[in-house]
Amino acid sequence: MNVTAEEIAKMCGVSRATVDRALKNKPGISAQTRQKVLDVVRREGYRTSYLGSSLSTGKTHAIGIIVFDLNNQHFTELIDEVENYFSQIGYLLYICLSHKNKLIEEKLIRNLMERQIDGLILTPIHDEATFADHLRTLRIPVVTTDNRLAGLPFVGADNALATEMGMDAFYKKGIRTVHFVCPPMRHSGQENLYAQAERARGYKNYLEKHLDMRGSLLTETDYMERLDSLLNASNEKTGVFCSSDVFLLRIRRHLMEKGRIPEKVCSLMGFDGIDFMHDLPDRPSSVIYPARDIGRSAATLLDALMQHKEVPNEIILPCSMLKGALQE
Amino acid sequence: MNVTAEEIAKMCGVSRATVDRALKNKPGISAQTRQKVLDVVRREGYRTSYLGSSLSTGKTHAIGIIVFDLNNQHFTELIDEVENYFSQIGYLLYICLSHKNKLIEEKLIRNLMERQIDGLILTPIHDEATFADHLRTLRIPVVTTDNRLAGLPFVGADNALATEMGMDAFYKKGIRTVHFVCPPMRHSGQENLYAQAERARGYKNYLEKHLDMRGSLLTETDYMERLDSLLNASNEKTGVFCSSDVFLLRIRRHLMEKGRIPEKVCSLMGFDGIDFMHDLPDRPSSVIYPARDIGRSAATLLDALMQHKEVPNEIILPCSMLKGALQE
DNA sequence: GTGAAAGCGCTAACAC
DNA sequence: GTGTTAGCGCTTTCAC
Repeated sequence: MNVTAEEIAKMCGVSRATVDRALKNKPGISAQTRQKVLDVVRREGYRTSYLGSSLSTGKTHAIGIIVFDLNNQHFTELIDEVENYFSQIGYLLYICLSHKNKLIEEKLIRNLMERQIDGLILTPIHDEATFADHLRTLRIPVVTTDNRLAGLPFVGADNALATEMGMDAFYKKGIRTVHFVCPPMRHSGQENLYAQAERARGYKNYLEKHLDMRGSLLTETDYMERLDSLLNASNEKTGVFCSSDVFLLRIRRHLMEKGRIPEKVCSLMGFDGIDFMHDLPDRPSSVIYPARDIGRSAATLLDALMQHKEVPNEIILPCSMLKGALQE
Repeated sequence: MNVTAEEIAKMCGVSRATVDRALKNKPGISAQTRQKVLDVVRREGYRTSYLGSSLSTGKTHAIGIIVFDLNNQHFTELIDEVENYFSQIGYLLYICLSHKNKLIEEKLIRNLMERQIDGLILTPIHDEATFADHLRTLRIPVVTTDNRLAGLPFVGADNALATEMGMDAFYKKGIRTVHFVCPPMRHSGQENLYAQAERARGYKNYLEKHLDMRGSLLTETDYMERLDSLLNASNEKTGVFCSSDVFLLRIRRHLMEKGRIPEKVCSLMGFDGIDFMHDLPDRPSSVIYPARDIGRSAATLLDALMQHKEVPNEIILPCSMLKGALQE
């Protein structure tokens, strides 16, 4: 920056400590001296440097947040809320993207720690217990979002329940065949798929509870081909439930070309709640994933942890529904 | 963090400086000592702290980026590219949102400067020359994007030309009435509207060059009512060109309810290039604003400036077209 | 009321 | 080859 507190002291003919008393409104200084110091501070445009104070106090008033990327509305809304919360209390955010790469995730955490961040919000891609242990050794609070990690503070949504809720909408409409498209599941064992796995679990749960329901869980990369053959093999009205609106849009494009909506596929449902769905003439439904609520809760939780408050270790938020043609 | 270089030195029975030589691969140290130090460094999990080194060198390897918000795909793509560029060279980003508020913009800049960032990328909302002067006094490179600010390094798109290109698409289709919807222009004089103003200028230019073309520039908040009355007053096929895809979607919803597409309004065009335009049956066209190119160029330019390289002060990038039904 | 001094973890110049 | 030292700008303790 520009001028230092040392220089201000010289200009005022007082000591460094006195300048500090004036700046921090500390006792032990006469009203007159304080005024003089503050005048010079204003005139010189002095601003206290974080580097010095951080080095001295160990606090940086900066927090880190690591998400997969920014191509997903989920993460931008989450970040938006976190930014909003922390900017109010003078914190700045280091926003980092792991691109679902474990090595990058590790590197970013190291880099953030070198900068002495006060807290970390993380959507983990690692899922090993050793990684959770590693995070615990960091000596700063870490809040995980979306993907749970063994025992760490966590904020997420009730994905399984939400999926059952979605399935119920198909059921109520009399649809008895629903396929669930969840390509990320193919990375099972390689990365943290907690949220996705919960969705798949909700789907299976529902099928188990409703024996007159059937369908397949599609986890392959070429889910489109698989879906095609499933649709060709039957003449029943079929629902397609997607673990993300992204897949929904892709599938919809593909099926539209073949004229299969609404002919055979009677309804599509996504998972995210992109409101643009309602601009489409067939108005697909979508589970609304509460990204903003998660962001706000994660920020609040992290803040509480940084203040060593006693707080719940996990917050599970409900999903809602963007109701489409299916629900009418 | 944990262990300091001082402690490593003690453990190895060498001096602080020797540890430094080992860590930085500097000459003046025997291979043996280096190895011993590095072993201890690894064993203790030592990591150099940025606070100390930043305080000493004045460099933080952190850059700031201030945009309006994250609700706009334009900004998330821009940030994505900047993040990608800087993370490769070990820099971290402070990402800040001004919410189009001049006071917040000022506050964020102050906060960032207190943290000694090495450079700043800014989509300014201020437009006063005094503000530009202020930025120049910061002693770190500042690159502005989208909205130009008197003489500062700038990366943006050729909005005027792109608008003329869009108008041309209507013209070629034989449409002679095109309204341009640009509500942000109502804030003229209060905030930096460079990009929007350029679009409006392109529109007016086109009308001046093509005397058989006509239409109105809609800048009011209640542009919907105004548009309604314009459409009601004529029976001509009319085009509606929107300065953002957001307005396009709103207008489209409104007109759909009245059954006016494609009856009277024969074509809508937006400005952003949100790719799900093509999921809509009427496939609106959209000017593609090159957010990623802008981000990449801004990062490159800032990096060059931080290295005191000689570089062009302004980079103007071309827009392209998401071609819709209009162009067929 | 005010000032002096040590320390936070690092870099860089210089001495041995 | 290796060690010493003086900062960087701040906070905090203690003495006057």
